[in-house]
Amino acid sequence: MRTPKRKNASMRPLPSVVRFNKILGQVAKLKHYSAVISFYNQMGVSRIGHDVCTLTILINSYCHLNQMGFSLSVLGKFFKLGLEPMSTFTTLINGFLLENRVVQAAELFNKMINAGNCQPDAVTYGTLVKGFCMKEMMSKGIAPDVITYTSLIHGVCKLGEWKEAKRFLNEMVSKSIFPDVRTYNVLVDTLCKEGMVLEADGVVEMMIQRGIEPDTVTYSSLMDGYCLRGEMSKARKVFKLMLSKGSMVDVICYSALINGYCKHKMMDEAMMLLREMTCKGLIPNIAIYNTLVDGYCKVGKLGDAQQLFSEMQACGQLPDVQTYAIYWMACVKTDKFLQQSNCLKRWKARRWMQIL
DNA sequence: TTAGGGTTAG
Repeated sequence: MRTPKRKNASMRPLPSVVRFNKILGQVAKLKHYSAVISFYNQMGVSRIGHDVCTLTILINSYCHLNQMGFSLSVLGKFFKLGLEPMSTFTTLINGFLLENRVVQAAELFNKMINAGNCQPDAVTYGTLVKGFCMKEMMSKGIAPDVITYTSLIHGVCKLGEWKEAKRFLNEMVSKSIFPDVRTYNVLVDTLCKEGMVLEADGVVEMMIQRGIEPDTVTYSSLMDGYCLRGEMSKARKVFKLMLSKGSMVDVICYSALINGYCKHKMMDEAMMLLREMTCKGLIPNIAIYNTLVDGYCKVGKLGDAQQLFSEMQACGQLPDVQTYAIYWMACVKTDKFLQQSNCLKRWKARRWMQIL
């Protein structure tokens, strides 16, 4: 008797474009933009087909990778296929703004208005709200939402206009637009950077009372705030709290703590955290290594700095200009300068060999 | 019934 053949993956029914877009959209939301592009290329457009959504997700991914050239070439496909770009213009405006190309963003915005068939909406204005004002948006009868207000609050906080931030906060609530965790994160982070960690803690409590759970960003900002004041035990307490709440821990969380310990010359604790994050599968970046090398140099432990220097290379993390600068400065400050400079030359030579 | 805008380090 013949056994029924198993269907080959290529013979199975292909997903619909909508289903494919949903998957692609989720990958983009996780900020895996390169994966979106390779996924798109691999799936073979001719087999599934693509629509306005697919191409917009693709353009958005190129925008976030600072590859506006590719974004614009995908836009060409719209015209070739006779598709209406619609919201895609907003994506492109955002792409230009991400590259600080404000003139091109404004030009595209004007083209959008003149084109007639793709008028700007709340998302377009939300994208431009950092550079422009809400006045025009209101005059056109387009209501701002929580994202628009969060952008505005972030903008005024950066300018140190605390009163203005409060005014926007009250204004949004009066319009029944309620702040969410990201809005509060802007406030928490600003307070922490201003050294007002207790006030930031108060905002977190108020968050919690209103049924909003703090997230990784909230805890990272708080930890950074305590680290800045040298209150490492409190920073550590926040870290324990976020772990107990099951909040996702990322490279930035560890970076905040490691930075804190290094700045306060607690190198053993900093190194333990480096080991811990590696065990969790989090890959320390060059900035974390530089912080640690700097920490060791500042406490005069050049040998440990040297060891870390080798270790980072063994892990595939190549030292950058800053790493060399940190080590160089430390060598200059010690009487071991001449002896160490030979080592430095050797490292530099090896680095060039790796590049070449 | 799928796409575009807001927050954290160095």
